[in-house]
Formats: sequence, structure tokens, C-alpha cells
Amino acid sequence: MLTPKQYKLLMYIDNTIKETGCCPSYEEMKTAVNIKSKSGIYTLIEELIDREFIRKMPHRARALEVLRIPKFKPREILEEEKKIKTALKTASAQIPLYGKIAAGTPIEAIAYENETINVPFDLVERGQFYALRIEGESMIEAGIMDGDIAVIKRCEVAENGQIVVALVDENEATLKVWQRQKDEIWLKPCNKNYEIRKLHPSQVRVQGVLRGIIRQYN
Amino acid sequence: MLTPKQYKLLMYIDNTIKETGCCPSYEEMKTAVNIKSKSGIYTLIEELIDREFIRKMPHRARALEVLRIPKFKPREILEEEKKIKTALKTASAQIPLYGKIAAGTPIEAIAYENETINVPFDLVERGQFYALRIEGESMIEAGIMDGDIAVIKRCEVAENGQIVVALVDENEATLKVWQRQKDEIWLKPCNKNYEIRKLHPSQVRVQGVLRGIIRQYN
DNA sequence: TGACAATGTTCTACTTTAGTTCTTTTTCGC
DNA sequence: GCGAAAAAGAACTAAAGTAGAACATTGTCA
Repeated sequence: MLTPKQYKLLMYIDNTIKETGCCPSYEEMKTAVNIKSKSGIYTLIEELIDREFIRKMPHRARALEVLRIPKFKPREILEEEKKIKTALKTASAQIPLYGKIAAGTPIEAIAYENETINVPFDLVERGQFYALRIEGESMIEAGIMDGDIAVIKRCEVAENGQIVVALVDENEATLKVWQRQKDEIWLKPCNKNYEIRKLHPSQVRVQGVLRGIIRQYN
Repeated sequence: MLTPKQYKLLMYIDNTIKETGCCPSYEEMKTAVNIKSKSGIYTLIEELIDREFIRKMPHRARALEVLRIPKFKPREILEEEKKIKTALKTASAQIPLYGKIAAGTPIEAIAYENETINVPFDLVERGQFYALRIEGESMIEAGIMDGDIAVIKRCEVAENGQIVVALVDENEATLKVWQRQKDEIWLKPCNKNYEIRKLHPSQVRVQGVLRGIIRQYN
């Protein structure tokens, strides 16, 4: 419809006519639109006349008339669109939420479950994640309570001291502190009422490490 | 009726004219519709002209005019819109994150701080929220650890047993369990090494209740 | 009235930006 | 793999914008 300069000029003319009641001179337009020569303004105005946005009485100074200005979107719609854009930017990640890990069922096997949970992006930057709802008190001294949601990053190896989801005897998944000794893996709870489990490395494999906790009060 | 690309381009042209008042150039359309060559835009526009959705003034740059918008959207566009809608649902909220609450500074007073954190929508459905980084161990038995992020819903009243942000003597903000006795307010820590504070109701006011905990491991 | 000041018009020359056309490459369904 | 359709790219043409100067028109005022 219009080029940017034409639009700027049109709006300037329209505005000054509405504000001051009279049409600006070419000199004034020059500074307003930031052009250094009157001829530029002249051609711009000719263009606007061609496109039927303004009309001029020939050989009359300051005798322009704005015929129409382009239609605009209503403000509500613009605001709505802005909201959508920011919402998309701050979108959180959806990751699957598994309840209690069924005994005898590795994480992979229940990946089809389609309950999901939103977690802030900060928690799940790279990698594959899933979430578990904590049952029991065995990690309570680490501040992990019954009912909390544990955000787990899927991986197969862990470092000593990390809290991991460990699958024991391909049979039982559990959240514990991982510690590798010379010939054994220790799975340490964080609750003095529970005992450390000492297992042969072949009996246990890592299914993920704990990356975050989300708790909800109501 | 229209191919997805044609539709997208048509909407883009209509939008920019309505937003900026002037017609986009082919270069701008290229990036908007995600096409790498101007010729692609050219043919799309020719097609749109053929189908009488837009018109162009011959031998003019940036001189397109949208004649009409189709009533039906291409299937792909509908699917995309669906995706956006779900993204909106699962979007996370940004809430301000305050560090340690400075002694003598009520929450309102530091609301200008502009560090923010994303939290899942589930935690912050209605109401005004802010987040605090926990310092100290006074709530450790409630599973709230040093360094955790507490998601707080702003409000002025609390029920017995809720964990609240309490401002004592307009001077010191603290996260404790709220308990109203006959003539006193008790602020109860969750750590046996700390003592219950017993205060006159005039000495203390609620600045929010705890709605969630987010913890991040790394 | 005639000088002059302010404003508008036209022209030329040039740079930048935009649009068109055609050829080559890629993609995709069969 | 083949052939049609879509996309990309290069080369070219056209329009928009910039600048300066010359000139025309109008109104003002000594």
C-alpha cells in the first residue's frame, strides 16, 4: 500500500493538519521526515496523490488535503498477539509424569504413560527428562518429601553422591544416593531409619539423576 | 482454496499493513514466510492476485492491497493454531524472584527488583505471586532446604498451619508456620533447634502464603 | 509597483532498495 | 529412480529515495 517514507509523511501531514489546522510547508516536512531536499518531499507527495491518500490544489501553498489513512488493527488484538508471543517464549517444558514406579518395570517400559507435568525451562535445558511422584520418606533428610515431584534427567551413569533413580535386579526402581565402592554399589537413603543397600554392580543400573524437586501446597 | 504458504503470506501482508501502515517488501516477506528466495514470494503473490485476494498497483514498489481474507483456513494453519493454544495452556508464568528479604524491607518495597523466574502454571493459577530464595535451615523439617525457591502467593491472611511469609515489627520478613492463639501469633519454625516466636498480633502481618517449592540440583 | 521572501515545482544525476525473469537445484509423490 | 512442482539463486530492470540547483508562483510591504 505505502512505503515507509510515504506513510511517515502522510501521518505527519495528517497530524499537523489536525493539530494546527493548517498544512505544513515542504520545509517543515523535510525536517519531519528527515529528507534533505524539497524535491524528495515533492515526489513523495506525488506518490501519495497517485495512491489517492491525499489531494492537492495546484499552485497553492499549504493546500494539501488528507483523503484517507490506512486502517489499523484494534488495540485489543495487538495486545492479545503480544501475550501469545511472550507466552510462547516462556513456555515451559512438558515432561511425562510417572507415579510410583511399578515394581519390575523399568522406566523405558512405562514411557507410554501420558500424564504430563509442566516444569520451568530452567530445570530441563538439555536432555531427556521425566518426572516421578515421590512415595515414602526414605529421602526425607534430603528435603524430599512424600508427594513431591522429582524431575529426573534420563542417563545411564552417575557420580558418587548424586541422587539417582536406580533399577535393582531389573525389578525395582528407587530414588537413592549413588555411591560406588570398590566392588559394590551403595544405594544410600537419606533417613536414619532406613539402611544402606549394598549391591553388586551387575544388580543395579542407573535410570536417571535427580535434577529438581517441585512441591505444591494447597 | 489457498495453500498454507499463500495463506500465511496473505495474513502477513494484511497484518503488517494494519500494524505499520505500510506494505512489506519482498525481503521482509521472505523472512516472514520462511522462504529463501524472492522469486518464491513473487510467484506466491501472483497466485494471490490470480485468486483475487490481493491487488497490486503496476510498476510500484510496496504497493499491495489486500482485497479479502478467506473464510476458511488451510488445515495446516488450523493445526498450528491448535499447537499454539496448547502451548498457551502449558506456558509457565514469570514471577519476580527476591533473594533474602532485606531486614526492614517489606515485600512491596522490593517489588521493583526485576530478576524473575519461570514457574509452571499449575503453581500459579490465580492471584499475584512472587518467589523467594530460602536462606537457612529453620524450615528443614518441612523439607525446605537452604537454597530452595519458595513460590509465594501474595495475601494478607493465613490459616493456622499454613506456611507464610510474615513481616515482624515491619522490620524482618521470615518464612514460618502460622498459628493464631487466643491473643498471640505463633511463628513456628520446622527445626527443633529453633524456637517458636510468640508475638502480639499488632507486631506481625502476613505477606503471602507458601504455594510451592522448586529445587534445582546440578 | 517592484523587490523580495516564502513556498512550491521541475529537472538532472546518482544511490539504494525493490521487483521481475530466468536458470538451476531441491523436494516429493509415484 | 523419474518427472513434476516447489524453492533457491543469479542477473537484470525498475522504482524509491537523496541531493542540489534552477525556476515558478504567490503574497507582502516599503
